[in-house]
Formats: sequence, C-alpha cells, structure tokens
Amino acid sequence: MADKNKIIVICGPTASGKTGLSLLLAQQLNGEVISADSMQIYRNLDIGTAKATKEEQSIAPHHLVDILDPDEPYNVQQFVEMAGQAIEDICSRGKTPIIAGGTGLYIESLLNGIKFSDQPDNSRIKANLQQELTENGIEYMYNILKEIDPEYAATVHPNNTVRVLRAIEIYRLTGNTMSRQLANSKPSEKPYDYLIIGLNYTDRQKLYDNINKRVDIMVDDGVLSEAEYVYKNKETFKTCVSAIGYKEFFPYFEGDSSLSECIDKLKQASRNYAKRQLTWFKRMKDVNWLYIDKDDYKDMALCSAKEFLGK
RNA sequence: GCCUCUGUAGCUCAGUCGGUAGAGCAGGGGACUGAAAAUCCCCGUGUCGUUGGUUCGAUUCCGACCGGAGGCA
Repeated sequence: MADKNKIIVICGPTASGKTGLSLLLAQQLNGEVISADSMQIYRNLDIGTAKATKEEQSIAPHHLVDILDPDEPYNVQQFVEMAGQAIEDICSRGKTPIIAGGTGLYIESLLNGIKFSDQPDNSRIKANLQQELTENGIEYMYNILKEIDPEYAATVHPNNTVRVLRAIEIYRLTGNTMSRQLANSKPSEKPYDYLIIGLNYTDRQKLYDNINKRVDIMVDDGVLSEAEYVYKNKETFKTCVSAIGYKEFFPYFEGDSSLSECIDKLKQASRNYAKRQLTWFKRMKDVNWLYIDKDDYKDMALCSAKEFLGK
C-alpha cells in the first residue's frame, strides 16, 4: 500500500494569523495553499472575507479561492472533493499542500475522509419541509424525526431547526436515516498523513482586540461597497448572504441603523464567531497549538513542519 | 434656588402591595456530516447610589445627602 499524502493544516479563529503563516510555510517548504474557507471561494468578495491579497497570493499558488461566483452554491461535499483533487495534484508535482482555513466542518470532513454520496435535487423537499415547519411548528417536526430516526433525534436538540429538518430531508431524499449516513460516511482509515497547527492567543482579549482592529481596517478598505453588492443580490447569493462582514450592514442599507451601529455589530459577530471556531478546533484531536502572543510561533511552526515532512 | 423623574448584574432595563432580586445583550463553556462566517444547548450574588429613621425584618416606606436627566425661575 502506497504511503499517504502528507498535508499540513493551519486552523484557528478569525484574525489569528492563518494567512500569514500559510504564506510563510508555502514559501519555505515549496508548498501551495488550499483554502478551507466557505466564503473565500467566491470572486469579488475580498475585503469582507479577509482573503489573501493578490500580492500575497502571488507568493505561492492558491487553490479554492476565487473559483465560484457569489450566486453559486458551495458546500462541504464540494470542498472535500475539490480539496482532495488539489492535494493529489500538488503532491503529484512534488510540492506540499498547506490547508489553511477557519471552517471547522470542512477541515474535519477532509481529514476524516468523509464520503458524501451524490444527492438528488433537494430544493422541492426543502421547500416542503419549510412549509410544514411554519404550519406545524418545530416540536411537530422533531416528533417526525424521532419516529424515523430516534437514535439521531436523541443527539439533536429539539430547537435546532436546521439539524432537525436536514435529518428528515435526508430520509425523504434517500430513504436512509441520518444515523445510517453517519455510520457509512466515515472510512475506517484516514486518507492523509497530516500535521495540524492551531493558532490562538493565550489572552482572549488580545484576539478580540485584533478582531476589532481588523474590522476597522476592513471598513477603511471599503467593505461597505462589497456589502452593498451582496445586499442588492441577496436573493440569489444564497450562501454568501450569511457571511459575517456583509449582512451586518443590511440594516444600514435599509435605513434602520447607523453605520457605526452596524460596524459595532460586525465586530461583535466576528468575536462570537471566533469563539465558536475555537470550540470546534479545541475539540479536534492532534492539534498542535501555538500561541501567537507568546510563542515564536512562526519558527516553531516551520520547525515542526520540517520535521513532519522529514526535511 | 425650587419642582419632577431617576440611580438594581459589565451594558440596557424589569421587579419586589416590606421577607435580600431576573430578563435581553455582553462574557464563559459546549455541540456540530451536504447553505457551517450557519444553527443550537448550558451557565445569572449583585454593597438593589450613600446614610439615618420606621419595622421582628428595608433594595422596597420616610428623611437627608451624593450622582444623572428634564422643567420652572
């Protein structure tokens, strides 16, 4: 059996320096960057998604950035597939794949080699579920789930509309229950040999300060025009309307809030998001945490990466 | 100077017809398999502005004082 491909993963909350580190490692280790980010995939959304700039991207090839228009859907399945192909491609050219991003679900699914089977069109079923929900309420929907998949229902909170509906959707779409899918989708062996570097601050407040500062910079750089672009197309930009950095300005465009109120809201949302990301990555096993306000983290990262690659 | 309102959790405010108090937000922790930057769960003791008085008992009633807002001069 052939050796697994080696990949380096950089994860961490927003504004923790993932982009900078990915560039350094790519430069030093003959690597190419693969973005594990659900929003940087979109063209024309640059400032709000904190994408690496064109100059930064010229330092090393970047994958899964700017490959979709904002009105195109994107999901984990596509990510796992495309990232898998990119890894193959990069490795076949003798280079090192560096996965950098903050979307926990994407990274974990990739590392575990989760298999998402092809799924027929679900828009009709989704719409029906939505209607059933508004007519009967979430408790009713949860009871449906309890009947078709009591095992999974026990792990989902009845208030979590998204999960309850999705589990019913899967059943109606494929005839398979969610618990069955969970059991079948995970291969016995992980597909890659990986090193995970997690970036964080020892002092939470410093993270938050940095986030606040970065939002101010985004505003100076003109997020507002990107936000307006998303706002005007919110009906068709299904995935990226939910991006942090745009929807917070909608009340301003509606005339319901002042600009500074929206900016504060954006900072708040970004801080809350960072905390959720940390919860996710803290749970992941095998993360080598580096503290950017304490460690000489760049050298340490480079060092462990070299060791991992056997260089 | 006088009058009225107001001072309760980090913030915005409820509330206690007198038995020491609770929401939202913030903050902390957690979950996470197809829109995940989404969605959801758990966590609330704080000199109830200070100080006297009435009372078995005051954050609650009364007085004074100190902040804040407004009105009349």
